[in-house]
Amino acid sequence: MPELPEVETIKEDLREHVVGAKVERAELLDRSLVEHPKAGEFERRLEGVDIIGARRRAKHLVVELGSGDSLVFQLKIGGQFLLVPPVEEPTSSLMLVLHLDGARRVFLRDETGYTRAQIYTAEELSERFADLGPEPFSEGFTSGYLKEKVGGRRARIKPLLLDQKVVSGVGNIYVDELLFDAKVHPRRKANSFSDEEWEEVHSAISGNLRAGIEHRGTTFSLYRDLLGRKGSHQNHLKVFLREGGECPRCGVKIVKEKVGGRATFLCPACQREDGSGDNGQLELL
DNA sequence: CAATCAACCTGGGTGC
DNA sequence: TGCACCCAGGTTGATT
Repeated sequence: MPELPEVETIKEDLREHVVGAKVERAELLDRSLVEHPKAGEFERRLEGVDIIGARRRAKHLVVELGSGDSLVFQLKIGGQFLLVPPVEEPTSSLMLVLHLDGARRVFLRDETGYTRAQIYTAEELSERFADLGPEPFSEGFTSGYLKEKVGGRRARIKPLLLDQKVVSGVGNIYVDELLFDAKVHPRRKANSFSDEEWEEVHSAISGNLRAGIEHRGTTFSLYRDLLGRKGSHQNHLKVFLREGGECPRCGVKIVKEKVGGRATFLCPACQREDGSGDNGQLELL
């Protein structure tokens, strides 16, 4: 579930509510959370340390510790990070509880059990993130970068944009939305794009991610922010999960297909597989 | 390099 | 109600 906007929202919530607290005790309830477990080490490295910062890299949530370590979470599909009053304490699917000073607790729960966490030293962390592509809001992420990076490849655009080595933070919801905005079919080959189309794709990436952040994320079922609230971006989606609904641009029915093994929603009239249309190649020939 | 598939786990939704 | 089956916002690694 959590793509860039969702993780960004949780990170901001952590900054507001949790950064500055001390971890008194860590309770690891599901050992499968930790990627490379050594008996007791995970809990030990969290005990008594201050939480001095929170940040996001791609879809990773990074909790910075006073010890110099970083606690990194990959929430994957179903991970929830919850700071809630005791009365609303979640009881199922719990993987980790951080007992903070002031009797507060942060719960990590995940119905799917896919969430993974790991503690890294500064050096290990930069190694871990070494292969990630640029952040969509960084200076280096431009339409020129996209063209340079994948413009020569024969692969389809959707799987390329989901590849975290190309650009980090885009997931299955936002990629469908941004390709709709750019009027690009998800199956188009990257080497068929014009400069204008790279610009359209580039600006649609930032536009859609920004809107997602603005609306505090997309909640279909599992996603919650730190205080357990739903996001509202699901109310602004144009194609995702709207199979059979009308295209907001032209009124044609939205269809669902599989592209790169992933459920994919698109407008078959606005997003032509042959690339014809507003941004297409054919009219240039 | 490109495409497909299975795996990781669990719960929810659907259809019979 | 019960049950079998399919699906899931992510990522990785094997295979062809």
